[in-house]
Amino acid sequence: MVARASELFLPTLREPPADAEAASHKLLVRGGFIRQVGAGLWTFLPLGWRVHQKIVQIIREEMDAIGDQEVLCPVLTPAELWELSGRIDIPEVFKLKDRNGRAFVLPLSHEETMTFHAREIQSYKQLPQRWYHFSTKERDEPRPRAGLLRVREFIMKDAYSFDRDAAGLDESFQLHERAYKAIFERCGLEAYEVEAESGIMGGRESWDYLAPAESGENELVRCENGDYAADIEAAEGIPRPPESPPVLGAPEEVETPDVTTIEALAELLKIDTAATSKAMPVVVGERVVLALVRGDDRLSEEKLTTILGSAFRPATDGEIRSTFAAGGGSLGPVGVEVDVIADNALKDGQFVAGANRDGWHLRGVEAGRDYEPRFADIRQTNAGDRCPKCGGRLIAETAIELGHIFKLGTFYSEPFGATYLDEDGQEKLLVMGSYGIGPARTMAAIIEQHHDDKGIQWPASVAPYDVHVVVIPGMEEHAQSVADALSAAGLDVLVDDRDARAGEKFADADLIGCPLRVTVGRKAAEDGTVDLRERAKGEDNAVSVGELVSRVREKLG
RNA sequence: CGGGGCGUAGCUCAGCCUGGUUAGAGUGCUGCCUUUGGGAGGCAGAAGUCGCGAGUUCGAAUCUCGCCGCCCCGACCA
Repeated sequence: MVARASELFLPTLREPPADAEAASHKLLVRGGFIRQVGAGLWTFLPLGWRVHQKIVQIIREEMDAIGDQEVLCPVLTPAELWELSGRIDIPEVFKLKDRNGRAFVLPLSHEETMTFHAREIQSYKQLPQRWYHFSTKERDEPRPRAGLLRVREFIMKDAYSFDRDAAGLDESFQLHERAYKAIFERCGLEAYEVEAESGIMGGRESWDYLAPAESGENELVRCENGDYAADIEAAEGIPRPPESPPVLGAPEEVETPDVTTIEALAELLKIDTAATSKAMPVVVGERVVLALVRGDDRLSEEKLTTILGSAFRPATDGEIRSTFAAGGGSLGPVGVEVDVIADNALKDGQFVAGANRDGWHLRGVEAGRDYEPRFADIRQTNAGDRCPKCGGRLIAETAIELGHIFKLGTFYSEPFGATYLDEDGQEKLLVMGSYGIGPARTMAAIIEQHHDDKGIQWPASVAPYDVHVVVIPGMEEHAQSVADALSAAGLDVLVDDRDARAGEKFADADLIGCPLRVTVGRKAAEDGTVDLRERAKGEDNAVSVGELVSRVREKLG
């Protein structure tokens, strides 16, 4: 088909909106793809919706390819369903009432509704079932931000699997992993499957799909050799060995006046920060626990929460004084009454630790000899760490969460009574999984990974049009026949037939970012050639009009 | 929810501190002329309840109070 720029609603802007920071946010607005309606609320304009639909179609094809069945659930959902699952209490859930006072929920995903329908499954002979839909989700986000990256209303593809048992779930899970890999590859995205943080919920297995991007909200850690990737909260890097001072037979007190930071301590004693330890007193319920990590490490709150099995908070100054008889900068594990959880990095060797006496530290503190901790991985991985698989260098980069897949088990089927009759005549609970992808976030991530200072560089698979034809004034008829020829070959063509100067059209073409640009200028009349340019490469090549279609086909691959 | 910032023309902003004619610029938009391969130039023009509401004042975009909206950092993110 051929779209005419002169007729399209394609409001491009010379300048980005003042409040935009992320590249995808700026370029989507400048390029006339989207417009903001309110915080976290966006309208997709014609071009933006075309891209969104292309991504949706890719997802649909890959879901269909693994045998998932497309359905559509309503957005407005009776609150009773959410009372059954208990999710009604999640603060981000939008709630409303109808004129008769009946309570409804605007869902942030559709586990309840899908499980409601799964109650119609009666026999193992009907299993497995895997259903998906594209539907609008609502989330009362505390802070929407960065264009399409974090919004309050968005379309999500969410799929749900229903199996007889854990083995069946594993199979469904693997199918979706395969589909997700194919989806992101077709979208031209570099994305990594990583084990998601389990945090306070624990137990249930879940995986995130992270795309490295400048404006992400997650932090991805991956090995330079490509054999390891994880969310920084879950990553298990190997810390560098410390430069240890001489070993001592017993801890030795050393006066450290006014030293309350690791940097100051290392400076004063002329030692490596990695040869020190850092004590963080936290409170779990009523109990004070001392978390101990190496001086150059950061405590991972996620990991500590998992180890403790419940949420914690930092101890107050008062609690620290009454428990340790010293201030926060002078704490250590030796001689304390409370439980000590030490990071694995402190297992071997000797470290300088606080003496629990203001202005004093202890040299040569050794775990096992001088204190008895519980060891665990509670440090946050650093960019300088080594890969746990191959010892390679770890890279840390911000990333966008594109998708999330969960092994739900019977979390929903149990309260909903979603059961089936097995071969042995036993009534059993359906074992569920859920699998989400946000097409709009995917769209933003594609831009984050494919742009330059002039604009977007869409991969051909998701570009709003295959070819952008720039009409040099006076060449309208030549351009029309070029566009018709491309269209007849099944390509989607955007013709810039506006009454505007060439430079302006070029600038807009770069901004909008279709993969190929054809400039129809004077040469079309003189020697029958037009200029073909790949957006990502940026150089013109003269092509005869007769060869154009085949050359374009070739370039689009 | 805590901290910070912003709200004046479609967009980007100045003016506000120190109140005083018809509220400005750039860009965009409309018309005409010139120009026409990387956002060219000229002339003429349209366009703003100065976020909303109260108050102070002879007089408020400007000062005070309240509210609303938006952005950023943090908290939060089954």
